[in-house]
Amino acid sequence: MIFPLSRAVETRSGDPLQMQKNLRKPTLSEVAALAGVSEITVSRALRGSSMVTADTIRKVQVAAESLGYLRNRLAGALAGGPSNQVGVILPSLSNIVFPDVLKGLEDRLEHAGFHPVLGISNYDPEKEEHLIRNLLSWRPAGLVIAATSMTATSRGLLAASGLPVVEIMDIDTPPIDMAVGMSHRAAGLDMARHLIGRGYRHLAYVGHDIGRDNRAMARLQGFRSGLQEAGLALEGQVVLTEPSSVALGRRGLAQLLQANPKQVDLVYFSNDDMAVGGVFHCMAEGISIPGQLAIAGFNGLDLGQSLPRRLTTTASHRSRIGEMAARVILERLNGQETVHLTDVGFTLIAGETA
Amino acid sequence: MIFPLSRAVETRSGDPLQMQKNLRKPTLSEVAALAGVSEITVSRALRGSSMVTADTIRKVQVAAESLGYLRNRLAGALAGGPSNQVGVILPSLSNIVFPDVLKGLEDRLEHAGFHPVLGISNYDPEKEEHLIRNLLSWRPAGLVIAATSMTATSRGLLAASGLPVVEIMDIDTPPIDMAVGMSHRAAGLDMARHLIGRGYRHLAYVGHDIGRDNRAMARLQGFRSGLQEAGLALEGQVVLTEPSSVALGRRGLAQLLQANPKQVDLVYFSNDDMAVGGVFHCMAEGISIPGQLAIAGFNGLDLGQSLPRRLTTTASHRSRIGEMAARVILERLNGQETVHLTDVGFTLIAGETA
DNA sequence: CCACCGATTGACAGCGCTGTCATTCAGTGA
DNA sequence: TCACTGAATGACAGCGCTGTCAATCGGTGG
Repeated sequence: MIFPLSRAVETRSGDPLQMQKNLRKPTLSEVAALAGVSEITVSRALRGSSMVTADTIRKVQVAAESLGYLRNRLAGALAGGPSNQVGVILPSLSNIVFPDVLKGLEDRLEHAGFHPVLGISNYDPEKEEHLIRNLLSWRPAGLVIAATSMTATSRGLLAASGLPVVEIMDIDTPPIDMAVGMSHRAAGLDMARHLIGRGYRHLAYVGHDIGRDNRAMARLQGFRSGLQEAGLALEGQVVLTEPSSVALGRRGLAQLLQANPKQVDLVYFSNDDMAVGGVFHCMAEGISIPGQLAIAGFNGLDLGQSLPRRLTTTASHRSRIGEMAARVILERLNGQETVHLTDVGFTLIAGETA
Repeated sequence: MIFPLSRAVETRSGDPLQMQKNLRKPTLSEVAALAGVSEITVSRALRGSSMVTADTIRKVQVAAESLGYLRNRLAGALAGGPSNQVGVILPSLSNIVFPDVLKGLEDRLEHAGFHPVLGISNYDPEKEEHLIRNLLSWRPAGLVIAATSMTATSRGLLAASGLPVVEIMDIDTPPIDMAVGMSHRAAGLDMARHLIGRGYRHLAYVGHDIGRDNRAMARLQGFRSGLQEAGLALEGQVVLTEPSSVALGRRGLAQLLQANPKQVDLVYFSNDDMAVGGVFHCMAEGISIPGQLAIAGFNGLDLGQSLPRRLTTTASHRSRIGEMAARVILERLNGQETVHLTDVGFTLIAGETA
């Protein structure tokens, strides 16, 4: 364990000078007075309304500039103007998956002048409900949620909000409003079929906290169905109740091989981080991949594709999910017809580890 | 390249029913009428004011519940109540570093009932300025920014805002208001000294887009100073103008070794992702680590510590930075005395790759 | 019995902006 | 010449809430 040191280098007291500045922010009416027009004209000019003369716009801009005027969106949104905030609830930020989604989402939102307001649920339905309530109380323009298993109240809140609501990541359950994602069940099934087609017959699974991550659970179910189709069953399984990580995957494989020596010829991991951990374990123990043991993951991370042998995995289109989520929200806000269910699909990567 | 497929499974038009619901959200006064008290009493009861009878609170809660009342923070904040939003500007989400920071930040903010409002600058000062203006216009309670090189206007906006502003990640330049981070220069210097102490004399560097990531730049400068102290200089250098990734590190090392065959005995990478790429390159090419070539990185990611041989690197305390940033903001908001500069330090990890 | 007190509750104004109507005014065709 | 038109601007009210001060009221000590 590594402990950080925190050191206070310099201190000061609660600066009254800055507080003062805070008190007197110029308002629309001050800009209006300076520009010699009415408040509403300033409002329109600054928002780029088409019914203000170029001349007036210039005057207003000069006045606003010279006063250091900064629009107050709080007042604007309250007065009936549009909000440009979008609530975003994610279960975690501990691996790159949700940041990827968030990146795609932020990118598209930003282009349209919107901002994500973030909440992390930690896979906790109670906290999720709490976050929904909180974010909704800011009257956002929409909500994006990578839900864990939502409470009835959560669903009710979202349905009653009347806002565009996008449930992201998986499309295996019918959405309240809209959904963007992929079928994790299908991804697991697809991988099972692929591996069986490659000749593997003694398959095992190493997973992370599956009780909370129901998408990993869905993949496992799909994988099992695939085995069943071929008259097979999992010959070993290690599920550790911790968040996924490379270290956990390494530990998990060690544990699996200790319990099931020899007979296993392939291990399906709950995701790429875990799988890379498995690869590292093999490297450290001199187990040849895929000769002695084959390995497959899920996500298609850069990491796995940069291994000495490219990881066999399923690419999920994460930033695409974020982008599409932003897109359907923006479409809805524009009054356009929107898609209820968007399947961004997945792509099997036949790498060199299985 | 892998292309996603997007498929519209179901469509519908811009639901007028939901719009309706949206129109009639119950307000304070409706709750007040139902509970038989005044608006302000409802307001106080719902906010947990101490000067409302337990009895009244119960009445109000029942009324609010039965109407499905949802507080409007927009109105509250406009009327002078506190905002619980904190603007957060980060340069990127493409590796785990900033998500780690964000995680620590969100966690602490959430405990205090605050939400981060996010903006990604993409290391672009113009966009950063734009984001500052936008986020400020929502009158947040504070702002956290992992700045790239800020424009004068950006600095002016922040200074004039009168808000608690925390510049995070590095403390190498004096902050506008508060800073939380570490000295990247010192980290580079520290690593150079460590490696020289271990006997390495022919050192090279492989880095990513250093023109934009000025923290990586600071580490390199520190590293160079360390070499200079010992009468040494970099014997090779590859800097690729792309965002860092495992794949890029792998490519970068290949390029370096092609240009400088043999003589180099250690490569310092701009971060762990890059360094792991370097390790993978060596594995693939049969170069022994650290015998033929030693490798060092920066960040102390789980990934590097799970390699067959633990990566030699410097652990940055990322989630700690987020936590401390939240902390100083909350302290300031509580009117407490705050620390101007918080150094969370770093920890050299003497791994097995150098 | 009365001025006084602390604990509750309420009336009121206004936060800063925008939607919804007027209003103004130069130009237009009959 | 005159009603009429469209473009530009403005007056007004109010979004939903909270800070500030005032009012109420049962209890208290002198």
